[in-house]
Amino acid sequence: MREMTIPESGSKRKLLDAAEQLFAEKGFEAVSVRDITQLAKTNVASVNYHFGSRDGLLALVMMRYMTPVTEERLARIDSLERKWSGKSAPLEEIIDALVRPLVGQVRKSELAERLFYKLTGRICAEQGDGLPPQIEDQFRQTGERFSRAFAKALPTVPPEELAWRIHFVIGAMIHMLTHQEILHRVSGGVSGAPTMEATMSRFIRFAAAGLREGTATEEPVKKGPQATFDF
Amino acid sequence: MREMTIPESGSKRKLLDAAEQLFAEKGFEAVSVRDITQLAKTNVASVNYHFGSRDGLLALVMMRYMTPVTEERLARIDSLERKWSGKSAPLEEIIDALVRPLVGQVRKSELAERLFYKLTGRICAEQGDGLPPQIEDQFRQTGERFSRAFAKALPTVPPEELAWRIHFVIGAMIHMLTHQEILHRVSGGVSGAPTMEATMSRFIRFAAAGLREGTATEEPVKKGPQATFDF
DNA sequence: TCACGATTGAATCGTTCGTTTGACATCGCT
DNA sequence: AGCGATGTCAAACGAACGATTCAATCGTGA
Repeated sequence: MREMTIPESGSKRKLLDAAEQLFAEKGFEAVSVRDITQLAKTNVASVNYHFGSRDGLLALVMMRYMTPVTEERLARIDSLERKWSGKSAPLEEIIDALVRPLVGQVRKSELAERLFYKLTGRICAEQGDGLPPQIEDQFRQTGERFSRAFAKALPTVPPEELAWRIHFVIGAMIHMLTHQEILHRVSGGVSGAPTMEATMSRFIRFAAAGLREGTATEEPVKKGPQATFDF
Repeated sequence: MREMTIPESGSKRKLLDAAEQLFAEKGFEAVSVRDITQLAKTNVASVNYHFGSRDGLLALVMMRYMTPVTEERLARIDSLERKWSGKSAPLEEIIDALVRPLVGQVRKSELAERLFYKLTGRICAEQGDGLPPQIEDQFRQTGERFSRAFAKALPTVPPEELAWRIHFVIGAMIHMLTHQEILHRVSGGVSGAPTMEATMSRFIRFAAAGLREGTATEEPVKKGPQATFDF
């Protein structure tokens, strides 16, 4: 007796692995099903057999990466709100809860580290065009939770202003993930290659400073409309 | 006697205009030469006749947008260095010199405002893949000048740290340009649609705060290696 | 062993892509 | 008028794309 009632062939996993590697390297549009099946050493028809279509495979690759990220993000923000019940959590911890799950999933993946970051960055950057509705739902959910947390941590920033600052933070985050190779040549530090932990720490300090710009002596403002970002 | 010795047909301009509009709307990869020639109301062969290839047209579209941006950026940083000879220019003015030319060229273009921003954002985001060497040269030149200016304005930030912060700023800038439609729904302000001037002002304050994070009481550091960004 | 669903394989479908061809039109010039 | 340069046009090229077909093969429970 197998543990799965649905027959699982090796091809399905091979295709997913090959696809995510190629998507990370060249982008979603630049990879054909023939590229994928060639790397996976399967037949061209296998993609359509296992996933229905190329888009079906693409959606599954995205889901396999973003779902645990979203879950960890929501779990961390839950944990923060429990820990700081009533009061607002420190800004740095909120940003940490937003970014760390993105880079924390790398160890659970067989993909090379830099490719993992590229892939997650590409997913976040896609946005609105051809994202699967499940991914969009995750982004919307994440966006609402973190927007509220940011608003609570920065009560003196007007909602409209805060929305733009969060927008800038997201842009910086995506760029950090997708284009790190630009800086990892230069940023060698004292001992070899810099860790992602160090980069993330830099990012959190940068984002926190930008988010709380000029909030030293102002008064709280009342609530306003809310935006959805591509987290 | 004509003013141009080289014959200029209307098709060439029509193709450039149609191409930049479609590239801005759908991205560089998603537009075919048939889409372009259909919008320009010319023959399919006209692209290859006037520009040699699709890539030739793409390169010219990019050049027509980025060259004046680069020139204005360098002129502004020149002007800043003359104005603050010896001393370092204020951080906000350096960022302004970096961003304002990007949005300042919009009035010289016949393209709709939001499409203009999208196009410039797309060019900046492309980076490394298929950018024409002239554009890469412009980015390298701009990067070197502004990196030096930032280093002068922030002498207490280690070069490696500064490189990462500039990296974050560039990411936020690209995201602001390419995905503003996300926020222009929410960010209505008191009187209708927000101006790009207001958005730019928000960005400059955000970027300045992030760049100078924690630089209140530190001492200057010596120079280090330098990075090239996709400005 | 047989039967049957799950999976694979080679071949091919129709479409779209960037590019090329060659005929034709238009212009300025001697 | 004649000529060459310049531009336009319909048609077609070969290549690559996602998807589909259908026969062959595999695995497993009856």
